[in-house]
Amino acid sequence: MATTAKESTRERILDIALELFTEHGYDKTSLRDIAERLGTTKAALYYHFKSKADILLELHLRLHDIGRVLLEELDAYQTGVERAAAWPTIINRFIDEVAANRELVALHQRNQNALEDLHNSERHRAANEDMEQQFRRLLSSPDIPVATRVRMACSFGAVISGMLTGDLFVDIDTDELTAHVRQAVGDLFR
Amino acid sequence: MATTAKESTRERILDIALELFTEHGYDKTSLRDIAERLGTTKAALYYHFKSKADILLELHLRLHDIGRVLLEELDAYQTGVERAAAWPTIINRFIDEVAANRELVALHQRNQNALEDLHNSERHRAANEDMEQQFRRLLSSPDIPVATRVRMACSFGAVISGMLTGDLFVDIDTDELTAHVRQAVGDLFR
DNA sequence: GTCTATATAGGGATAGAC
DNA sequence: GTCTATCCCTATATAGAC
Repeated sequence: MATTAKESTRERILDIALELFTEHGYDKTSLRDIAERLGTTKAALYYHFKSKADILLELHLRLHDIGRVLLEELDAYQTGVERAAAWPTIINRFIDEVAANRELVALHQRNQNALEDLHNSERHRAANEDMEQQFRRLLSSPDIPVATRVRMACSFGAVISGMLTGDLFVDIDTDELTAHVRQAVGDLFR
Repeated sequence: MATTAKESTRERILDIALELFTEHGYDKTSLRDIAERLGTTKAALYYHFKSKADILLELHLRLHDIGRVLLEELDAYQTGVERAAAWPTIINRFIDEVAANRELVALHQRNQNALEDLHNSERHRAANEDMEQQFRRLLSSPDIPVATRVRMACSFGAVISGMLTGDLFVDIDTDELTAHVRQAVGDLFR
């Protein structure tokens, strides 16, 4: 977040990629596109990243960092029941993160299949396997009522849909939108 | 839906494409992949469709048909307030449609950027412009409280997320899942 | 309606100079 | 750290025979 005045080239590449990948999609964004916007050439990118997928991976890991923090917090609780009880709190934190990282979330929403290929990357597997499996286990916990688990799944989409459709609510700012989403999602758990 | 015993080649191509586009993504699915699965060659596809994008367009229009029906129903009401009041009912119908067309919905969820390119297609513009604008207008109606509009947006994502994460709830079938989602989403409007 | 063969283009990636 | 030049591959799409 701390955008230093003197930003490293690597950082600038990531910023540009985030923008282009989000707007035009990962597959339709060529390295040439990124290089052009950066004011350099394709080959230069290869000094900083070993492949196109590597750029995407780096961006993906940013979201990983966010998710990991939340899941760790959830992991502090032992039983599924306790975790389900903590969920509303976690979701609230999640809402804040989405608000603070809208473009990053949008990138993930619109490039799901491109992101899936990263699963075969070694570097990603390590970071991911825990997290994803942990998440799956949570949603399949037999000691949480199905109704509750379904609501957990729903809340996820509700947050993203509510926060990212924000362009339509021209009349309100992010803070207000966040508050509304928080309230709406809160009602899913009562 | 009516899968006739003697299915036209065109229909089979669409079915295969739906499957491959959904699983591997539109961009990473080549016409060769489709042709192979069909037991024929690339060139043969061009007899039935004028381009790859045209195949995607055809699939997209199937979802259009569903959306149009729902929006028309909503359009029967005059004011934003009345429409907001009718929303829960519409959403319930939407849930049924998602349940009945899971793969089609998944296709759209995972290929958002590919689908965006269709907006430049003539054939699509006509069918789409009405619908999309109508939808945008609904979510920006000044006579509907913002809180309600945000909830409408949230409900959308909640349905999709709830219904499509269904693979995780191995212990319940579609009907039960549908019922739970219906209840959860219903709570967004009280 | 389906084939073979081919045109054409664009993308990712590498080599090697500077 | 960045450039030029180039390799190589795969993809869409078309032409024209059967």
